Amino acid sequence: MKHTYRHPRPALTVDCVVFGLDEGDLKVLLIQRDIEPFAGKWALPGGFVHMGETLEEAARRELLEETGLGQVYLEQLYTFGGVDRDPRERVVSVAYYALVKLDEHEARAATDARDAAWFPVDEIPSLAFDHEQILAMALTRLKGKVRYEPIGFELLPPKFTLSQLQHLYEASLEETLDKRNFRKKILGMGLLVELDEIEKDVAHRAARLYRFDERKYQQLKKRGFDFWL
Amino acid sequence: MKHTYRHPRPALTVDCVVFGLDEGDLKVLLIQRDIEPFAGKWALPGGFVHMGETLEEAARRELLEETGLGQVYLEQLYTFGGVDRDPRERVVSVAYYALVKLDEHEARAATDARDAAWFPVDEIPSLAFDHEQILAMALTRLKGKVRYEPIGFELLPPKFTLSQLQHLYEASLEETLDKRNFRKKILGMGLLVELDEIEKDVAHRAARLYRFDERKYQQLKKRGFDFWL
DNA sequence: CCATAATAGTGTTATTTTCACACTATGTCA
DNA sequence: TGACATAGTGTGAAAATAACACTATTATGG
Repeated sequence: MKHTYRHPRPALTVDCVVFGLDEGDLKVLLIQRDIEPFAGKWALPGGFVHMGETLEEAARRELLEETGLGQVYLEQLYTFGGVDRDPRERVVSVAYYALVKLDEHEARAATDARDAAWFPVDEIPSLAFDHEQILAMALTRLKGKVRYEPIGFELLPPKFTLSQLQHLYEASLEETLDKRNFRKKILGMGLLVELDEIEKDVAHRAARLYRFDERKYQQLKKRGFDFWL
Repeated sequence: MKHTYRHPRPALTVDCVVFGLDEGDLKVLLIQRDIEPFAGKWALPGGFVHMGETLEEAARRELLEETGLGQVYLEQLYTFGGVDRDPRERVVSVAYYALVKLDEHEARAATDARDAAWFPVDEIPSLAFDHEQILAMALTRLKGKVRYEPIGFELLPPKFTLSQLQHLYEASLEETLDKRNFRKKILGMGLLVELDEIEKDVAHRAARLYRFDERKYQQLKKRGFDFWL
């Protein structure tokens, strides 16, 4: 099937930077390319935008197709329009970043046909296209965003301990936090619900489990609530 | 000239939200469309991305062509990819927002062939396409950004009074600020240089003029300086 | 030339927020 | 039952923020 236009057009793609948390380590999901250009190189999951879908729909579809991930937190990052991003032809790419609960999805990504793997953010291999630049921007954005919006919860399982949450923040922000101050602040915001449940199968005192109160967060947000750290 | 591709492609455009400050009022530059669709309606300046230019280059070119504005602060805002944004065909638009020193440019925009005009942000007419949505997002972004990066100076002339600066912040943030606290804070950051010059032609006590110390800001930014309000 | 109008400029104090800091509690495992 | 691993808990000092009102300077008009 052919499609003809009066003026030349760039191709339009989406790319996704998928963050996951693995035992306190922040990781990124990459895919090994099986075709040229950059065959064999690692790259961000992504692909062409279809005519009938929005950009976000395209990102979700690619994520599902290439990694088996559905139902993730997804947000637009930036649009990369360098003239020579792709050696074949002009390609403009709308980048998204996703936050996923890694433990829920690890199995699926591994069994997919494509070669997908999680890399710690400080051990990223050389990437195809300008994907290193995209990844760098996603990290910067995550670090900035995590401070003033409670998106970090998207990386945790539904029930989590305060230590897990603290480790998540420490990993995202790349700084250590004081345990008592952290707990005071985070509980003081009133967005966590203390559950009648504790950790299991740990070789030490079990920690209390909490969940994020999405409903309360939405209420507070409407009233212009200021979330901070 | 015809251009044929194996798969259909959306058209790619850029749109610009241009902010200017007029006597303490925050205004936006709009263009009256002279062709269908939406002929006669007001719209954001913008147009198609050419093959040899980056997205930012396209935005600057359109800005120059349609409004005579060059040398402006320009930053990517968001990419709008709704399937039915444009009634003719699928068009994806990368939106930018610009900050300009209105007094330096007012004349030029007015003399341009196209019908361009500045509108106060609280008196925006109904706009073409999804431009109202784009404008709303730009305003939100400006409000957020102005708090933690000194971009506001882009809206002022090179020499300005502290009152002008305060009015700018009040207009962007849509809240009033305490004069003494504002001055303390802003001077305490050490990014302003006091000039040996005062206002002229005002019917009251003349205020001292200041300029923004761009060099110092760059230095501080490198060291991870935290600008706030 | 004096009164008025308009905006510039200036410090202190109370309140709130942030930061630094160390010990006890509870469970597992050898 | 002792060692170890992590959970959980409060106080005080320091810094940042917020609230608040008067005097100074210049142009204008009567």
